[in-house]
Amino acid sequence: MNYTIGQVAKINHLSISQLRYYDNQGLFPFLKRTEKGDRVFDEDALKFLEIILCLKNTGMPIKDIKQFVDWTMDGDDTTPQRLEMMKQQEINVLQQIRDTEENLLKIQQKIARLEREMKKS
Amino acid sequence: MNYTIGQVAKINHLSISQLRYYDNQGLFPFLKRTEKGDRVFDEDALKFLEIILCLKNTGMPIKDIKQFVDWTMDGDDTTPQRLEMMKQQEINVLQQIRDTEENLLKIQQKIARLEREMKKS
DNA sequence: CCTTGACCTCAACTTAGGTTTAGGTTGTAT
DNA sequence: ATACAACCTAAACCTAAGTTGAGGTCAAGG
Repeated sequence: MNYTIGQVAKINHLSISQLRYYDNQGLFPFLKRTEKGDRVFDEDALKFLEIILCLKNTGMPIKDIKQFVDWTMDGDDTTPQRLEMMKQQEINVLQQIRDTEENLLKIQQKIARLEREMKKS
Repeated sequence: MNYTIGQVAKINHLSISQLRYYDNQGLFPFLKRTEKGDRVFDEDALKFLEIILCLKNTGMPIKDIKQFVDWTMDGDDTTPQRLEMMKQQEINVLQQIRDTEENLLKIQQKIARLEREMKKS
């Protein structure tokens, strides 16, 4: 199954310009075009997009994602680099989760304090 | 105990210019100054800073943090608004954690795939 | 035929969140 | 006395990540 940029945007809750921007940044080197010039996303492209969004949504800058994409295009020689990168990202994400949980606790304590404050009046 | 901007920066792993920037954005309306003009953070200021950083680090934009700060300065009348805001932020943060955990899983699957790839060679 | 909708490019613009620079004051150590 | 460190302001500058606008192509429907 093939998808237009508009369909991909809807599926992934992105804007069309965001997708074009990513393409211009070199994140979709695999993308095909119709004769007319329209971008065509196939199933593989959607799968690849998923991992790219995953990296982006865990805070990886586009530059670094591009490095990952470039390595992927370079083939199996770069598997060690990509593995290393993903392991580092795993560590980052685990830390993110711990930090966020700590902040959640503080917010919940603030809520408790504000609720006591409300009852006093 | 009182602290200079440099000490506060070190304690919270921020840059001095970041703290001055936040002050200029109106996040520290309570801040005192020496006669010379230097900012002075007391224990209360540090506590307040902690909740501000907590909101910032869970993705709240500075504009919204400023709203929270303004309400705090307006006194007890605004407790309901602040409570509402913190409850919404709690919801956001819970969702963030869930999303991040989902992304973590995808990254771990990618790691597993890359490791299988490595062994093949 | 002609208009509407979905796509295209390229360049300019925007926004958030800072950082940097230039020029200045003050307090302490040599 | 002078030099150094730590603070100050205001304004200019910077970067990342997009968005917007002008101008254009194509296919389908009325």
